[in-house]
Amino acid sequence: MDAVQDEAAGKRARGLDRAFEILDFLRQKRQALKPNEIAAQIGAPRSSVYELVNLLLQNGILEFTGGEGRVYLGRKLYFLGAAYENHFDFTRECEAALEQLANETRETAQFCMLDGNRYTVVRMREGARPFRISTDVGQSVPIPWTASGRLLVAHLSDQEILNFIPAQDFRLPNGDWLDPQNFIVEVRQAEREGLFTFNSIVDSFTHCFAVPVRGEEGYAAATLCLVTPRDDGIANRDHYLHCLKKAAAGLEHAPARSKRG
Amino acid sequence: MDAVQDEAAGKRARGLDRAFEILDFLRQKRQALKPNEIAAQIGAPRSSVYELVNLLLQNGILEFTGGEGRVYLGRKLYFLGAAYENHFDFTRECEAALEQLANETRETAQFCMLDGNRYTVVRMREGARPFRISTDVGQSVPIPWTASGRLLVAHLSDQEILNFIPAQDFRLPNGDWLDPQNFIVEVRQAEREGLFTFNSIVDSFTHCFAVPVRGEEGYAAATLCLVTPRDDGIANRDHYLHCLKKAAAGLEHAPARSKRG
DNA sequence: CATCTGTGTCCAATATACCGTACATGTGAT
DNA sequence: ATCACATGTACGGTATATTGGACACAGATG
Repeated sequence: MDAVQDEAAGKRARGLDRAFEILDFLRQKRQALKPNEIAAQIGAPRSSVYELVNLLLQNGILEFTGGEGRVYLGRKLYFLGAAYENHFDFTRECEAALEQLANETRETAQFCMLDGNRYTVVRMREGARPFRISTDVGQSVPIPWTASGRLLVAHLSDQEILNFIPAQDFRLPNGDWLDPQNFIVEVRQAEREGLFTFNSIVDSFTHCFAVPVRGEEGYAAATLCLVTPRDDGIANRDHYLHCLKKAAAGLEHAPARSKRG
Repeated sequence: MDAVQDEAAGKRARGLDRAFEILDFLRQKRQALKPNEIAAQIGAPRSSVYELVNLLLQNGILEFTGGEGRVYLGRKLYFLGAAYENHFDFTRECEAALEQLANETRETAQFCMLDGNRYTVVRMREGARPFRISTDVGQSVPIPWTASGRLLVAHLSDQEILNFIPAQDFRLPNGDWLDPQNFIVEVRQAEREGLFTFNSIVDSFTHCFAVPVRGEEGYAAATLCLVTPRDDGIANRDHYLHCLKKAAAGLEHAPARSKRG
């Protein structure tokens, strides 16, 4: 990632990067793990991981939980995250927008952002459908897999996009290869139209709608999305896009704005 | 602060500790600062702070905001905090408990925890009072200043308590000195009775009620509190304590329990 | 003009953080 | 008993992270 600059083999890693690699890994796994397991799965020296884990435990960044010496993200991270959320106070308005979308469309509505060089669902309202069609909140997903991804990188140049997205993220879950040049074309199209919709490429039965929520810098700081069954999505396309744009307009001042002026 | 183990002068600080010192400092300040200012105010070498800030920026732990090169807590921290909150899923039940307390008492209700070796208000419902009597959410406060503090350290031995709480935290905001031995007596009393109430020692017009929320380890993982005008508090003492205990009982299984079992 | 403060960058010295390796333990399989 | 493996601890060598100080610049102040 960011963290993994793996220039070449045989380099010593910086403690700080290793530490956040551990934290990110635990977040991805969403469960407590033993230091040993962490070391094995992220491919880091065991002694280093033990040392870092102990340091992080002392600072409250990690906590023992789940027994057997397993550790998970700690309370301090919750406090820091709450401070961020309080400063860039998008949560309240975001929930309102999702609520509104849910009422108007009865479909699954999501608020999405970049997490480093991947995509993540920050908040979600499940639709009224009897079956559940959605990614989990907080999971990082390759940018090219998502409709929102086309919008979230649109402020970068072609070359920057290719540098930014890890090469292996162009491989789809079914093993197919997505041509990066094709992706770029879609990015530019999404940029021009201010929206992107497609039949999901990670499953075979949903249609996805995404519109940008522009921050103060003028480009997409986040997206609002709908994930719908294919027939419903295509049948209600105009209505859904109208709802999304209206909801996004209501948010357009919120992200990256301080609560206390 | 917590992180500062300052054994003696003249020691090199570990990057990780320094980094989290920076993060904690920004959280306390609740505003974006320039690296230079951070270095000056936490008493760290400028060159170190610049290097660390740049590293943290690259990882998304810090973000530029506020212009002029100022930095504040970053989006990644929000994601990590959200993962913590999702794992130890106390938020929903916590809000319900505060809601209930607010309805029953019309007073300011708080959910509080330890943040390292200090006390912090995690969530709060303002009371119906025309005036506002409360600490800000997310600020760290010396443990001895608060009613909850008596409960949150009760699982420690006398000596552990004295080691745990920074000596200067026994000095009250008005300059008075709180005798640690006296504090210990109150801790043991609170432990026996399963509650603590007093006229606030940080102002002259409120009365505070605190009851423990016990985690799976059996000791106070958090507290529920009411902050009331003195007359009202004393007049409604029994009623308020009853409400608090009921609300705490409703939470007692929640903290430190995994959502996905 | 000179001077001072606030800001950011660059650099070399050395204290030490990272890591490989060995050791100690427990558990389960053969 | 012997092996294999998972887990945690201990320790020394060396690559390097941390740090003080030099440098550059801009704005304010006198």
